[in-house]
Amino acid sequence: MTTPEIMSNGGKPQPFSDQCPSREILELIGGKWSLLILCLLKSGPMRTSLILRSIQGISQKMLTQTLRDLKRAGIVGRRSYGEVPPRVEYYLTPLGASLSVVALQLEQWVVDHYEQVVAAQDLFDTPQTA
Amino acid sequence: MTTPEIMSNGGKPQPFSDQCPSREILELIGGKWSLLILCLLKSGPMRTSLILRSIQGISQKMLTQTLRDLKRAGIVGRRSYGEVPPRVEYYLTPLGASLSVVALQLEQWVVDHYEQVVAAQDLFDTPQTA
DNA sequence: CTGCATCCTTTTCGATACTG
DNA sequence: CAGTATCGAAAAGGATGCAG
Repeated sequence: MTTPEIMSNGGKPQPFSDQCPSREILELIGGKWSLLILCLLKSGPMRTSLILRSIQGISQKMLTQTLRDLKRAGIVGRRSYGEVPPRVEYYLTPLGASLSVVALQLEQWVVDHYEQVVAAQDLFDTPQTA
Repeated sequence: MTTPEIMSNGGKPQPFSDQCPSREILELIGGKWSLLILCLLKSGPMRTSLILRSIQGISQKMLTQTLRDLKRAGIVGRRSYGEVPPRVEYYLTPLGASLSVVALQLEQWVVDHYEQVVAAQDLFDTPQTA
């Protein structure tokens, strides 16, 4: 079985295996929308339509798809009231809540350093005549 | 200017702006290979060819491209010895080092929880006859 | 409202060949 | 060895229409 080899390089880096499940999970989390949704749900359960309106630029297809993947991974839960019109809420599972803590740290890093990053990018893009 | 709105939702979630630079940075970091590279470089500077061999499944194109983006963002640095054949090393900048701390936490989460995630996925995929 | 299926466009990525 | 450019395959993503 493939244990997460991500951590196991102490100077002599073993190759990061291709079929390592960590990679897959990392991609799910690192996906374009996952972190954003996680952050939204941190405040509590939310209806689909509200999430859709809260994340500018996401399409319904991507939202449904991402939510489905997150649900499959046990990170979010889905509650459907048997109403008409339908009413569905998504919420963080305990597992998702533990992840959201880490996600928050990553986002905090971005908040703390994005000016520095943007500055670096601008400098990089400058065709320094000197 | 667009401040990182990622954090600024206290119950009443403002829409996550589309042009928010945080989003772009998050995507860079969340990219398929960035975290892996970051983790590799945590142990010290490394030559291009070694990185290439250490990350199974990455192509030279993607490696070059990712390294370029990371360098542009000021996260990694590049040192070129003026030798023939060429010899280039990449390393974490102080900015990159600070990020790698957070990245490590994310990876630690995956290591700690991936069994749980995989179990959830398996359960989800099971066409539960009951 | 929520979610799925279809079509079609855009983007991503790998393979290859080539320069310094 | 390190990096670039090009091309074609593959995947991602948006728009739309439809069902529950």
